Amino acid sequence: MSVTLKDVAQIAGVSTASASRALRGFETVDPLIRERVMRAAQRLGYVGSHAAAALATGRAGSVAIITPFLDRLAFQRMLTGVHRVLQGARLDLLVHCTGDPSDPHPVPPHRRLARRVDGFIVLSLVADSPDIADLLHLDVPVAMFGAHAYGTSSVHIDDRGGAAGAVDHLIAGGHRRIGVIYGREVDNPAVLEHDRHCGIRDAFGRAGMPPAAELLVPGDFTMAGGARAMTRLLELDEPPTAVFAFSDEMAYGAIQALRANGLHPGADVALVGYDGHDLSAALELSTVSVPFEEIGATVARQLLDRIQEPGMPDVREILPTQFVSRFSSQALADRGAARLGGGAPSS
Amino acid sequence: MSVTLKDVAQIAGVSTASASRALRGFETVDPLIRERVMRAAQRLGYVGSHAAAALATGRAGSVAIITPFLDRLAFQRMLTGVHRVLQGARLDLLVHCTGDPSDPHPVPPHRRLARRVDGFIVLSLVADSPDIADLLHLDVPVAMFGAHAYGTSSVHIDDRGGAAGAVDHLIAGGHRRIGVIYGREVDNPAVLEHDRHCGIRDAFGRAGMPPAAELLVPGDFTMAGGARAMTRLLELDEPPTAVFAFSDEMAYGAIQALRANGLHPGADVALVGYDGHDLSAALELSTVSVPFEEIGATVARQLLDRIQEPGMPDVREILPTQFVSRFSSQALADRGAARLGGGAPSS
DNA sequence: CTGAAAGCGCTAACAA
DNA sequence: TTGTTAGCGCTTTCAG
Repeated sequence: MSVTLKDVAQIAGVSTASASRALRGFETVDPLIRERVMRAAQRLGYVGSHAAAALATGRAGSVAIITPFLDRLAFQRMLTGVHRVLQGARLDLLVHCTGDPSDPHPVPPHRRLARRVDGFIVLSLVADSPDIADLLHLDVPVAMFGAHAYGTSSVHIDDRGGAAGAVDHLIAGGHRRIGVIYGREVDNPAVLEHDRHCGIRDAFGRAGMPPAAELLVPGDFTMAGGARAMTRLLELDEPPTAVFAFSDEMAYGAIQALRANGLHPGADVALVGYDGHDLSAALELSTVSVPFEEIGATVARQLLDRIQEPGMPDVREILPTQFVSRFSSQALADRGAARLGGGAPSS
Repeated sequence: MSVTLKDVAQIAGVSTASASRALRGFETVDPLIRERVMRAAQRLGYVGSHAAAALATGRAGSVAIITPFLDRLAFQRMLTGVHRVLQGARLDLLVHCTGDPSDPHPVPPHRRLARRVDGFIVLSLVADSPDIADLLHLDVPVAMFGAHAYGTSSVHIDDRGGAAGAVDHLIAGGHRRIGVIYGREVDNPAVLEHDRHCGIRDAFGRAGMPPAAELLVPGDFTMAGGARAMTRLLELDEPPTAVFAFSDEMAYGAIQALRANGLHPGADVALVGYDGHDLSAALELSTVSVPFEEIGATVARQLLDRIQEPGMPDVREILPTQFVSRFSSQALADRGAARLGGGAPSS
C-alpha cells in the first residue's frame, strides 16, 4: 500500500498527531519537529489520504457544480471562473450535469453528491426544479446563478436592462417589426430568462409598440433551435426587419437560417444576440455582453463564504451587462422591409 | 449528524454487515432481510458516506479529467462524452485544469488528485509534460487523448489524413499559395498536432509544392491568435490565396482579421478550419470534422476498462475525421490572387 | 446466510 | 507543545 501518516511519523520519530499537525502547518508545533516531519514526508513522497481526512473531519474538500447543460458556451466561461476561485481555495471541483434521468437510481445523484461535497454551485436552472428544491432542504451550502432561493446566495445579471437595451437599439434603428427569439416555452418567473421577457416588454412599451405574438418564437437556447425560429419568422407574411435573440447561440442559428435564405444579417435583417461570446465578434454580431467568467468566480466566492459561515444571511449580487454594437444590427428598417417585402423566401 | 448505516441496521434489526450487503445488492442475502433493510434505508433517507466507503475499500468512486484548457470548444464536447459514460458507471467527475502554477503547492495538485480518484483522463497535453510524466509513475489508471505513453490507453484521431485532406482540397481548388495557421511553436513529436504537420507536408509533397516558410504562422489555438496570424499573412508581399487553420477557433479569428481588412472568406480568400464545431456551420466555414464527443466517451470507456483490469495491455483507438466543404473554401485561386495581388492591405 | 470485530488513515479531545 | 486514545462510517474477513 501507499505511504501513510504513520510511516511519516515513525520516520520522523514523532506521534501521528504531531505529524498531522506539522503537515497542516499548525502554529503550535515546534519548528524542529515540523522540520523533521516535513523532511520525512518529502522523502517518502507522502500524500495524505483524502478519504480518511474527509471521514475524520466531515469536510469533503470539494464542491460540485450542477448544470443542466455542458455544451453551452456560457457554461464553459462560468466554469473557468469557478475553477479559478476554487483552485485558490484548494477545493476540488465535481461537475454534474442534471437531466437524463433515464436510469432511475435508488438514491438520486444530487443526494449522493450532497454527501460528498462541501457545497453546491447551481447554474441556470429553474429554481423550483424538483432536484434543486430537494437540495435546498439538505442544508448543504448552495450558491446559484440566475435564480434565488431562501437560504442560498446568488448571482444575477441585469437581464431586464440588457434585453431592453437591445430592443431599444433596434427601435432606434427605425425598426417597427422586431422579431424575438426567446428560450423555452415555460412561463415561470423563476426561470432564468424571465427578466429578459420583462426587458423587451419595457422597451416595446416605451416605444408604444406592443410586439405581435407571431413575432415571438422559441429557440430553445440552441443553435438549431435558433435556426428553426428564424426560419419561422421568415415564413411570416410580413417578416420582421430586425430580430433579437435571447442568446448568441440562437443568433448563430438565425444567421445560418438567414444565409440559407440568401439573406445577410446586418444588410437585410438586423440581428442582435445575447451573451457576448468571443465568437460573436468573428460573426460581427451585435450582442449584450455578459461577464460569465466573473459570474462563475463570484458565485464560487459566495459558496466559499457560505461554507465558512453556514448561517450567514443570503447575499445577492447583480452584475451588469453591456450592449455591444456590431455590423449585424446596422440593417436599416426600410432596407430590410424593401428586401423582404417583395415576397417571403421559400414558403 | 446524518443517518448512518448503523441506524439503518438497527431499525431493520440486523447487523451493519448485513445491512451493508443488502444495500449493495449482494446475492447472498436473504430476500426478507434485504427487504427490511431497504425499507429502513428508504424511510430514514439513508445516503451512504462516500468518504467512509472510500476509506474502507480504497476505491474513490470518481475520476479526474485533466486538461490544459477549460475554454476550448473541443473540451466542452469531450466533457459531454466523458460525463455520459461516467454517469452510466456511477463515477463522479472531477475537473482539473493544469497551468497557473503561480501558487506552488507542497504537494502538486495532480499528486493529491491521484490519491482521491480511481483514474485519470488526460486531454490534449504534451505527453512529456512534467506533470503528466509524474502521473504515469503513480500507477494510477490513465487514459489519454492525443498522446500516448506506456501503460496507458489512448484515443487518437486521424490527424495526418485530416490535415492532408484539407490541404488537398485547397490545392484541388487551384491554390498555389496556401497559408497555414498552426498551433504552438514547439516542435515536439509528442505534441498533439504533430500529425497535422505531417499531413500538410504529405499534401504539399504530393503536389510538388513545398510551402514557403513565411506562409506558416502560429496561432496559439485561440481566436485572437488566429486573427494575429491571418493579419501577418495578409501583410506579406504576396499573401496566400487560401489558408488552412489547425483549429476552427483560429479560423474564426482569421475570419475576423479578413473582415477587418475588407476581405471575405470564400469570396476573396479560401479558408478551412479544423474541428467541425457547430458554429462553423453558421460561419459557412469548411472544416475537418472531429468527433469530440465520441472521443470523450471512448477515452472514458478506456479508463473504465483499465480501472477494472489494471494490468491490461495498452489500447489505442483511432477515430476518423471527415472533411466538410462549405462556402469558405470556394474562393478560386485566381480570384483571390487578383484581389490580393493589387496591393497588400495596410502594409 | 448472518453477526462480531478488526481495521481503512486521519483528526480531535484530552492528558501529560 | 506533544502523545495517547477514541472515533469518523463503512467494508470485510472470519466464525458461527
